[in-house]
Formats: sequence, structure tokens, C-alpha cells
Amino acid sequence: VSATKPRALRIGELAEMTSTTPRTIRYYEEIGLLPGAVDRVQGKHRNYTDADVERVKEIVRLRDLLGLSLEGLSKLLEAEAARAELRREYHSTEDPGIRRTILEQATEHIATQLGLVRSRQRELEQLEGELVERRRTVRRRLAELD
Amino acid sequence: VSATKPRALRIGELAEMTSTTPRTIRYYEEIGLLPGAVDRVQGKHRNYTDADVERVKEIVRLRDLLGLSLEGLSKLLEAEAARAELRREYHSTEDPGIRRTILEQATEHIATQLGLVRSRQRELEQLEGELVERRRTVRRRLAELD
DNA sequence: TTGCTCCTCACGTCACGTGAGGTGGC
DNA sequence: TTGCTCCTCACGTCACGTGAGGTGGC
Repeated sequence: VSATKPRALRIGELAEMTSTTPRTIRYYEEIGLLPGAVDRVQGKHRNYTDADVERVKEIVRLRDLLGLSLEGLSKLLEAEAARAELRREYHSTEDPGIRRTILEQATEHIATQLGLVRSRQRELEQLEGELVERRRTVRRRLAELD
Repeated sequence: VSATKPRALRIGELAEMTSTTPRTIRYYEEIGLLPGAVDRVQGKHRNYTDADVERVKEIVRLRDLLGLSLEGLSKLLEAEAARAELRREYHSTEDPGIRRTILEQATEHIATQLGLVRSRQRELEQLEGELVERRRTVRRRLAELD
């Protein structure tokens, strides 16, 4: 009935769009990191949406960049789900006290993630500095040859 | 005979100094990432030096920050060993042609590592940007409550 | 109907963790 | 001598990879 039926994705497409594999997607479903594909009969194909693409991209990014275990990641994503729940609550109330509490929790959650990101950045900067230093030495020696 | 005998490290000390575990150290020896501890009789304790501390620190850093598999890491470290060999050669020659070749290979190797580091940095910066953006939104809403 | 992708077991692998039982050095 | 750390198997685990054999949709 709808003129613009949202295109459903198959597992291989989802995998390719997120630089993973079908096996990885199924595994994440198995351990509860990804909700099972909607409206699915056991044994039939899994269908995904754009929201799933975003979810998997987020998982992959946190996994690779922050080096968290999937369990640690799971906790972080649970907190994120709790935040989404709060966001719904936020929009269904006008009470400024409740709104403030929700926003403050969001602030805390973001601060945690930023802390992880920045500590990684510092480590990378140190490594970068050492490499640049080595390069400088090599370049100086090259110049001395002339 | 020496007044300042270099203190030999035990595996637990090496592990602690590198934020790893004895099992990890033994595993790296097993797969050839770490040379076996010097002068060791099978079944007796492994003794390590400061050079081993540096080696393991390097391994851990590349493993965690660049997300390489131990096989990929192995290749990178082999290239590094080859460089060390070249460095000896470098110091044993005066031929500016040979010296230049050695220095140019070093430059290439450093460039490879810097490329890996910088691509990671870009990814982290993007993640950081998104988190900062989210924080900005939350803060604005908090201010609006007043 | 033909291909391709998908499905579910289920065993393999990488990078270690974790006892089990025993020996070594300050 | 007592503790602690070390030793060597060897099995367990996490995060998937990789067939084996079979079914499903453009």
C-alpha cells in the first residue's frame, strides 16, 4: 500500500556495509548484542533495516577503536539503550526536575566514552611522536650524506 | 667480576612491567615473537633483561593501538629486526651509497607505521567529534531549563 | 529452472586464561 | 624449612572462520 516501501537488507548486505561477515552478525545476535532480525521465522532469511546498519557500525567502531571485549561493549550499549528509554521519558514529560536528571545522566555517559577515546588518543600521540623523532634522525643523516 | 651486575628479571616482573601476564610472555616465546630467555635450561626459570622489557612494551603497544594480529605484528617486527641488522651494517661501512640505501629503507618503514597510526587517529577524531556534538546538544538543553 | 545467497549445525583457530601437579631460589 | 614464584602439560574460552549439507527467493 505504501509507495516507498523501505528496502529490507539481507545479512550479506548488512555485513558488507559494516565491513564484517554474516558469521559475525549471527554471532552478535547469538550473544544478544544485536536484537534478532524482525518478523523472522526460524530457518528463514534475516531481514535488516538501516537502524541495524547503524547499530553494527557503532559496535564495530567501539570494538576496534576502544579495544573493548564484547562483554564490556555490551554493558556500554545497555547503558545507551537505557539512555534511549530515558529519551522517550524525556519527551513525554514537562517536569524540569525529571528532564534535568535525564540530561545529567546523558552527560555522564558521554563523559565516560570521551574519556576512553582521549586516553587512546594520548597513547597514539606518544607513539606518533616517537616515530616522528626517529624519522627526523634518519633525515638528518641523509642530509649529512650530501 | 663486575661491580654493577645487571639485574636479571623474572617472568612475573617482566609481565608486570609490561601490563601482561606470564602466560602471555610464554605464549609469545612459543610462537616466536619473543626470543627465548637467554642461557636457559629446559624446566628452569626464564631470565630477562631491560631489552626484553622494551621489546614486549613495543609488542603490546602495536597490538593494542594498531589492532594488528600477532602474525601481522610478527612481520612488522621482522622488518624491524632487518632494520637493526642494517644499522649494524651501516656503522661498519663508510660507503655513502650503501648508507643512503639503508637510510631510505628506514624511512619507508617508519612511513608505514606512521600511516597506520594516523589512520587510527583520524577514526578516533571522528568518534570524538560525534561525542562532543552530542554533549553540546545535551548542554544546550540543560541551559534551556534555566 | 538455474545461481546465488541464505540457513543450521558443528568443528577449527587465534590469543590467551586457568587449574593440576610438581620443582626452584631468596 | 617455609612461601612464594616459577615450571610444564593440557583443557577452557572468547570471537569469530570454515566447511558440510540443505533450503529459499529474485
